[in-house]
Amino acid sequence: MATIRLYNTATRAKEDFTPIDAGNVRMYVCGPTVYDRAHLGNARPVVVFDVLYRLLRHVYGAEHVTYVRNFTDVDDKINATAQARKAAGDPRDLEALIRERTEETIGWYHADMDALGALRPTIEPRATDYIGQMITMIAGLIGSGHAYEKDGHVLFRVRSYSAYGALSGRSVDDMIAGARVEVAPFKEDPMDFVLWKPSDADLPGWDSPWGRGRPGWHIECSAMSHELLGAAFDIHGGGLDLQFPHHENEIAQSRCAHPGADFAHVWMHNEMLQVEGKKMSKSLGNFFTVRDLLEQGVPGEVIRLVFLGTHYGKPMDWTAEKAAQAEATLRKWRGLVAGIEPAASPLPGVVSALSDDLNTAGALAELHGAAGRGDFAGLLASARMMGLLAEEMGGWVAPAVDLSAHAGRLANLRAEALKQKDFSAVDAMKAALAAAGVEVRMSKAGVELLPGAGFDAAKLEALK
RNA sequence: GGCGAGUUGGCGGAGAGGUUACGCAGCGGAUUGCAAAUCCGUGAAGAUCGGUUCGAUUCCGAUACUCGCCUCCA
Repeated sequence: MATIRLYNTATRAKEDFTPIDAGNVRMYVCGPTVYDRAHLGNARPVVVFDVLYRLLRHVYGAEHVTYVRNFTDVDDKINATAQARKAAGDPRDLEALIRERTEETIGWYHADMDALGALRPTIEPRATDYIGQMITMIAGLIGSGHAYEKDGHVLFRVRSYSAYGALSGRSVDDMIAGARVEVAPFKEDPMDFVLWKPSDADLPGWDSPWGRGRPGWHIECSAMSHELLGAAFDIHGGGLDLQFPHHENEIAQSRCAHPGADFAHVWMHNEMLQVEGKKMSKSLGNFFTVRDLLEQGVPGEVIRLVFLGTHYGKPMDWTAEKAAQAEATLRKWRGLVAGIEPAASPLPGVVSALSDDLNTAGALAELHGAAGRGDFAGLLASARMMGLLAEEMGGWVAPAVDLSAHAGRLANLRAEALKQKDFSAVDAMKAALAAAGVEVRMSKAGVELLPGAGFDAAKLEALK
């Protein structure tokens, strides 16, 4: 069995991975807040942890891995959208409007992430289905002195957990010095964070011992991971921006609520995504969603390959140049494996590269090697392990168009041209085809037309 | 201000204390009416300054620069 090594943020070291129970390897990844379409940055952890999920399934068996990724469906941005729809005259009540918004967003998310070739997690819990568990956990924290109620709020007493800050390498005193924490009259200490907050009539709320209210952001992951994976589990992942405060707060809550267990063993964080060298932001005009890219004709498989080209622990720059290269690579590989049956198992070099802290770039080099030496069955099996070259993802390669009429006409023109030694008509048609995004291949064997990246059927019509 | 990450050939991007990463682009050749595609071959690197070492791009330190988090944004 391959030894998987993973970089653990908590220990700042690459460690051999040893599951608590090899019969049920458990991983929790922080999922999206479902208030709008997922942007490209949201897709990175999805792809990163999808690769890890596939690797774990390969090593421990598909039936022996449990992957939980939540949907955060209680959030002020969701509330704002629902309130806006209500203000616009929608007669339904707020709960129905919120439900509608989260349902449609989850549907989008699934569609977009499916397009990237990401497997669905084993369980995708919604925060609103675990309010009861959150209340239980909060009540327990109050009971043990780690939390307190004030003015309808319940706050976590950060000073009560001495190891607070260990994950992100900062001390509570340093953070106070930064003075970027919210000071509020209901807080004993400015570092304390909200477990429960009151809801007025315009906001969704649930009854609790502290009045009608809603949970703070961090408690949901603690409650759901405990309910679904237990007090201790193997891997907890998410974007690096979640390391602090979200994951720090999760650790504090969970360890204080379940003192006997040590919560997540391995913490993994993917670095952030950039676009053409800059952080993606609406003000820079380089903000876009996965759906935007798909609609522009960038296939999900291409996005995935671009992501896999950079180690997850490094910042990744999304560029049009990379997308073009990835597309060319996939076209080549898909051509090579057409009609080939995948090997029974992926190449050992690919598995060992992935086992080395998800060295996806190294694994891709192995794929290039297999392609170069003609091991197409190995290439296909290995690529599929990485979520590439799947049959259902290949529709983009060859748009469903019949170019045989054009091919025949070009062949005739060419045959005539060879006799007459005048190729002007052939070259003109070739240029027109190229302008329509069709790749022209002529050889002694005949004429072959392949619709390529910028294929445009409308321009082809002009040829007739 | 606090914490952290990074700096590799034209571009992207890995591993390894001493032996070719790999891909794309380039260059040379084969092939082609010309191309494309394909095949063969090939040049090119390790931010700066020190240190450890027989030997460092790879370990240690400093400097410069870039970037991220500290704002319920993955």
